[in-house]
Amino acid sequence: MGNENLVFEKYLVSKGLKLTKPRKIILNTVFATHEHFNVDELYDQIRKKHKDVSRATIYRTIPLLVEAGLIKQSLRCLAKDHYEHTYGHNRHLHLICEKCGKIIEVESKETENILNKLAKKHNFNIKEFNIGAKGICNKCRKK
Amino acid sequence: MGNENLVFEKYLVSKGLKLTKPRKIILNTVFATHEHFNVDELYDQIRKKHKDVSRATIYRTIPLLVEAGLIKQSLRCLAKDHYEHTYGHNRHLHLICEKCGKIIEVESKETENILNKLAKKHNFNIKEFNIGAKGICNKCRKK
DNA sequence: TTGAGAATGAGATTTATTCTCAGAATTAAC
DNA sequence: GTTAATTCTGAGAATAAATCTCATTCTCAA
Ligand SMILES: [Mn+2]
Ligand SMILES: [Mn+2]
Ligand SMILES: [Zn+2]
Ligand SMILES: [Zn+2]
Repeated sequence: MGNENLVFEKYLVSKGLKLTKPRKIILNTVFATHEHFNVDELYDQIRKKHKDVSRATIYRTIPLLVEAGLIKQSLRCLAKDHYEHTYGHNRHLHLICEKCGKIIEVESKETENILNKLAKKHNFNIKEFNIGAKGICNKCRKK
Repeated sequence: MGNENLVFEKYLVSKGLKLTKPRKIILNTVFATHEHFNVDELYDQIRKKHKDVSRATIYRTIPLLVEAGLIKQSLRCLAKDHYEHTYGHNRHLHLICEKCGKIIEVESKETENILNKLAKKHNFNIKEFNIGAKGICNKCRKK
């Protein structure tokens, strides 16, 4: 159990925004699992318990969670933006199977170090990495 | 002047598809510059000379160019998919400024080697790299 | 308790991308 | 060159993720 609630509240206060019931529900549902998610999945999950949270509010809350450093935009699949935790999760890269959609997550300080070095050379200040590759997974190659 | 025409024709023939006038126009316009592009920009560019090529055909041709190994989906900006050449261009990663949208392209065999190593460990067969970072560029930091 | 501002749900709107379909173009065989 | 089988095309309709509008409700500091 992290204190994403505290982080979020701090962020909201710092921006003069209010900690409302829908925002709490959204935050808690987002952090109830550790999977990548999209708005539709999140909406369905929330709706199981709370019939009164709208899609609009979810769409409005996600940028706040991003700004607060709790989640980030991750992959885009089937024409939908997907998100994942940054708070409480180590950075990692994604190997995505083009056949079955499987996602392998791998940590690699090494790639980050190299990117940092390259960025330095170009006077570029990295805020967020986005590293990955598409290809074919083990199982799909065997078939 | 590369022979992207030859590559494309070969691909089309191999798939039992036809080398039509609109497809030639689209291919040539795509390879008339070396910049990233989106469908709207490409459409406008084509329309300057050819009033009879439709958006639908552009949308239908792009996947063929991708499959033929001539271009790849690159970044997504302002809710639009962007593309870039793979044929005739070295692989590179992108440093994207969050403030001004500037894109710095950097080659790095090193990151690719590491990714290949990691992929091998996971029995994953990489078809395409996707490496980059978001942050703040030189100019925007100074302001 | 109250008031000013922020936030909400519902549904309309936007807009990139995909789909439909009737007519046109391509290609290989004759 | 004709033909025929098939693929392609443009135009516009359709789809759907994401954003916006607005009247009403909520939040919270005072
Ligand atoms: Mn992940
Ligand atoms: Mn590029
Ligand atoms: Zn797979
Ligand atoms: Zn910049």
